[in-house]
Amino acid sequence: MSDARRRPPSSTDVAALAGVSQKTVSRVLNGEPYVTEEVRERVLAAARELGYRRNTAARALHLGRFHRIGVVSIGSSLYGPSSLLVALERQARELGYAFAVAYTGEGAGLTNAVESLLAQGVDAIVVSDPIDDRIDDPIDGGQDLRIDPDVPVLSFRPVPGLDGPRVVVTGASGVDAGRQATEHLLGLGHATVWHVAGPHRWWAARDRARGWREALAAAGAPEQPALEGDWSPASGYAAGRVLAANPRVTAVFAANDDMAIGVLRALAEAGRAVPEEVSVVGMDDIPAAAYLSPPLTTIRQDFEAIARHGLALLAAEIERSPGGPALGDLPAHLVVRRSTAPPAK
Amino acid sequence: MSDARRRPPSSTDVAALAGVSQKTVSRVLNGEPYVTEEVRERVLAAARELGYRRNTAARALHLGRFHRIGVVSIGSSLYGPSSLLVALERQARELGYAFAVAYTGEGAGLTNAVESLLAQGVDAIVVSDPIDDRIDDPIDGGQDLRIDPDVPVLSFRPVPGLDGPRVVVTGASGVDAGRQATEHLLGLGHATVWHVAGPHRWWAARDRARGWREALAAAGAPEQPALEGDWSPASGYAAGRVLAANPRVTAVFAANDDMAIGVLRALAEAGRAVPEEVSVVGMDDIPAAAYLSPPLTTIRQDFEAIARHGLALLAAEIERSPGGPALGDLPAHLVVRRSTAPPAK
DNA sequence: ATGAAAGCGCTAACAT
DNA sequence: ATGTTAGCGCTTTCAT
Repeated sequence: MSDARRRPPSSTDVAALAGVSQKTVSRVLNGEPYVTEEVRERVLAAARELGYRRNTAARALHLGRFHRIGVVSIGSSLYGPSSLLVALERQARELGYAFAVAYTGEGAGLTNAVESLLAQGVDAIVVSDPIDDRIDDPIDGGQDLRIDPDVPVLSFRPVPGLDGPRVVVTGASGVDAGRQATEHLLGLGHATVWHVAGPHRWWAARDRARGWREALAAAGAPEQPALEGDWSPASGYAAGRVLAANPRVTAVFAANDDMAIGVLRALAEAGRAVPEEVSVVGMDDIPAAAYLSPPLTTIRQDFEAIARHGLALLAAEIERSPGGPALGDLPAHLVVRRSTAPPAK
Repeated sequence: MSDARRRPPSSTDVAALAGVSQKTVSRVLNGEPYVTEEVRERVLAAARELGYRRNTAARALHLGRFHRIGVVSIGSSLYGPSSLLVALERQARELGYAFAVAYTGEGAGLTNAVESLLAQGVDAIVVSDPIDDRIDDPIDGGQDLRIDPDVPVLSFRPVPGLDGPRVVVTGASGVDAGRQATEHLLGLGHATVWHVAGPHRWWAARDRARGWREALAAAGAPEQPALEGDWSPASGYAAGRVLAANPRVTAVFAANDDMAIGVLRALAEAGRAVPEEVSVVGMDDIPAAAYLSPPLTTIRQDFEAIARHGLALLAAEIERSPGGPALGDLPAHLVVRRSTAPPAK
């Protein structure tokens, strides 16, 4: 009976079935005025019967807008980036935007990811966890990120090399987080705080380290060279072994929880009790943080708020409407658990 | 000087600048034959000069294809789903497809996510971590998932209620993983194995539990009722307290590493040594697994292989080309660490 | 309150 | 080897 139709139904098909003009169908679908209630019903019924779905390609072609936001994220399952991605998607959908993702990593750099987003058509781009691409190229120090200046871009901290009239910056850089973690440890009475940093290429890692450094300076505490990890527990473990071997180390701030886990393990193996001998603070508040041995004191960010705030500004920029001022950093929250305590007397 | 052009350059603009017809531009851009090398150069130069980018909306409108794959994923930063997502994106890009994501969760069910994908225009849909929507609705037991039968759908295990001529199923259900974990413990000499399952609504959780049950049955080991968690360390901890209180428990298989972390903690608090008194196996091999106390024996899946295999089949279905047969489950791999040992004599 | 016609940027037939 | 024409499905003037 029913032959497999090759082409999905168009608004013309709906119009024919409803016995009206194609334009009237368009009116109904877009909720424009000047349509009789009776006609509107008839059109909607026809659309439902045919399983009609608006062709976004045609719509986008005409409007020159895609109603899609593209996100460049880091190709990994790290807790922070993943959580932010989820929050961004929810927010985008809420604002009526479709959501496209391009990951970086494994040779596919930022420029590549942006290019693939632009190629598919997006109204704006979010750069989620920028790394410093410019130190990639040993020859000329790499090159700046070139994004079509006509496409609005959102990032959560200023990205050197990423510039333009339609670049909007807001959110949570991590400086505040680094500062809070360090102040917490200093406040407990530790003479200074050691830092296991994220990879230097990540701006987020630099920000957290900067917060740490600023807090030390403000308190007049001696600054130690940071140990650099790669966000992984393995790298935290390596750093932890170094720290465990140094009897003067009593307080450590790891730039994420995963590395903190590695530090905890190294400390345990070296027989250095946490928090009795050494205090440890992580960052992210991964679900497992509360169930480690000991439960980890850490810093938590409100990704929902960050996404909401950022996309609201981005949407305003897309519409070229005023759009409130970009707030500075959204605050991070310290979650105190059992891995921190005053230093042994 | 340069006035802000509102409309991005079209192939007509390129043609004008290069002094050729618009069709010739199209030819060059699509690598079609019958273009002089000299003309080709001229066109490419013009395109570069104008910063021309092909308008995908127009292209999609004409072709009736979007060259985009949509993925429905679970709105969380759980390690498994996140890793699969990353792998799927890489694969999709490799195959020349743009990548759209819609998350489920928080009221936005599977149907909703699929709808939003279809609305934006995708050539196919991947259902990444399906849950049983049908028990959502207490009235009529929920309803089947309705997906336009003309859009190919890929899932990694059969999804009841999701049916149609263009549904392709392949990958790794988790049955094999559950079986391997259980056999490992049984092989060490444990009389039986307890199970901390994922939420029953997740098909993945049911599969892992089934593998566990099958392995027990095959070995003639007594089956215990599974304790159900929600993938979180907190839920694993709750289950772990129950298990720790039962002196007959000597071997536990947790359906993911996060829950295993909770179990480990509960055991530690109860003074039950791992692995001397109780062995624990997790699943996922999260990066932290090797750095827990003790390092966790777990099951690892090859998400890259799963994504590659699945998307290859999906691409074939999109092109309506034969496309090899759907293989069964891809094998999971046991990673033995220190959380498992033979039972105490 | 409704319809007709034009055009968005592209690709596919069909010339030349 | 290159150009002309038509048309994808939609929205937007402009008529009626």
